[in-house]
Amino acid sequence: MKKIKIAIIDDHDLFREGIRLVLGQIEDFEVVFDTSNGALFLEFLKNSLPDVVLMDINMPVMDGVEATRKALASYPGLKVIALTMFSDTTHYTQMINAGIKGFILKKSNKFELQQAINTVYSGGNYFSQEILQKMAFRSVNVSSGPDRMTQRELEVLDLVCNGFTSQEISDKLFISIKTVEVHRTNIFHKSDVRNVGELILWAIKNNYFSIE
Amino acid sequence: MKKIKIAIIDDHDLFREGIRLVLGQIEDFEVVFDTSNGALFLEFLKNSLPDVVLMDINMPVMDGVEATRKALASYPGLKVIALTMFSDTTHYTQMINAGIKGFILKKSNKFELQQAINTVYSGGNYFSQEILQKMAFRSVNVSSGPDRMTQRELEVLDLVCNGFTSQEISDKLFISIKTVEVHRTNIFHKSDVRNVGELILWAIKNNYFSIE
DNA sequence: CTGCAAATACGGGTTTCCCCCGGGATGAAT
DNA sequence: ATTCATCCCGGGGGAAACCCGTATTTGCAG
Repeated sequence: MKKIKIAIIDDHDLFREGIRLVLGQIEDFEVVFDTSNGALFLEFLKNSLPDVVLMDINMPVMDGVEATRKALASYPGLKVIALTMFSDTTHYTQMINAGIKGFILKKSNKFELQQAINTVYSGGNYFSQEILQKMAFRSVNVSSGPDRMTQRELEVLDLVCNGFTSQEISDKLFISIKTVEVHRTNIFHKSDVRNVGELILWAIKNNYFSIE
Repeated sequence: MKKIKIAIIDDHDLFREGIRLVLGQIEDFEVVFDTSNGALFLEFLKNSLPDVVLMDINMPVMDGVEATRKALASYPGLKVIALTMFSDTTHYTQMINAGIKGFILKKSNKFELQQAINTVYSGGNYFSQEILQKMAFRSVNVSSGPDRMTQRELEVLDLVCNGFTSQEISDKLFISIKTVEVHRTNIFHKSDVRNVGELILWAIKNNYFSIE
């Protein structure tokens, strides 16, 4: 019987190694390679083509969504499962558009992981219950799709999340403080929060921002 | 040769299982049990006594520091290594007082983990380089020890981190908004930050607060 | 070309934050 | 009994945040 070839992309060494061993325990699975970021992943693909890829979304150098998009451009048959810390409710359309076939949380257990891999390998989609609920709740609550952040807004969002004031941001970006405030306001409306505290929580949960 | 008996306490199933397998690979190590929170850990101790405990600090039900304190009260020979996501610079005195012998980050690799376990098992202490640097930097920078948060301040801190305004906090705690502002100011001074954004980052990095 | 989205900028207004100052009440410790 | 920490409450003020507009430039897609 042919084993399912799996690749793991995650920047946490211990976690990656752990997952590798967890999957190695399972008969039908074989981890062909693992690496710590999206750019290295694309290099590995040239030599070895896995059936299923477990992809962390939030990573340095190149994030999971971009890596998935680029990988699928060259290897359309690749099946990618996002493996994240939080249930990201705003990026899921981007992810699905990028070609992600499954989405599970890091706090799930190995049985769910196993099921996700098998399902996706067989041509299906797998989304964990918690994420499905949030997606459903979202589509009921918000009739329109999630507002996409502008490039500039993403810059400002990152600086706000890092604790910079509007004045400091205006100095860094060489724009008027008024402009910064406009971006702030737009960001707040798009993310449906009221203050910086809620914004940071939202940004972390939705992979717009991460500590360190 | 007698193996080193290890216990793993962490609320993330996949990570815990991964670590278990990583350690299982190493000849001298034997994982005797793993569990998802401090309270269950104390129950397990009654039946099986490990040599070294890998303890996540931030956990539901009972956090790692409290679990360590209680465990050492009954079993003074126990050696506990803290295994956290961030390099917590404010709790390290508490941790050392609680009896923690080592402190490493989740993003470290298995070799460092192995070394930490061996060192601590042999009666030594192990602190990862990154944490040592922060501790040194801190002791140079701040002559006085880290200011301890009051119980009330911890409550306010949690609410601030959850994105509540001072008015909302005053409503929740049935105190004047002026009192809330006093607490805020004291919290800001104790944590040496300037605004809510920096405060949340600080709180997360120092395990005063965590998402979800 | 034209329409639209994005980025830039400004003004004026309200609210919240953040800091300074002060005082009073409690309870524990010495 | 005095000291100390903690919690509570208040005034006042400046800075920043936040909300409401309008308006110009740029660039891209239809």
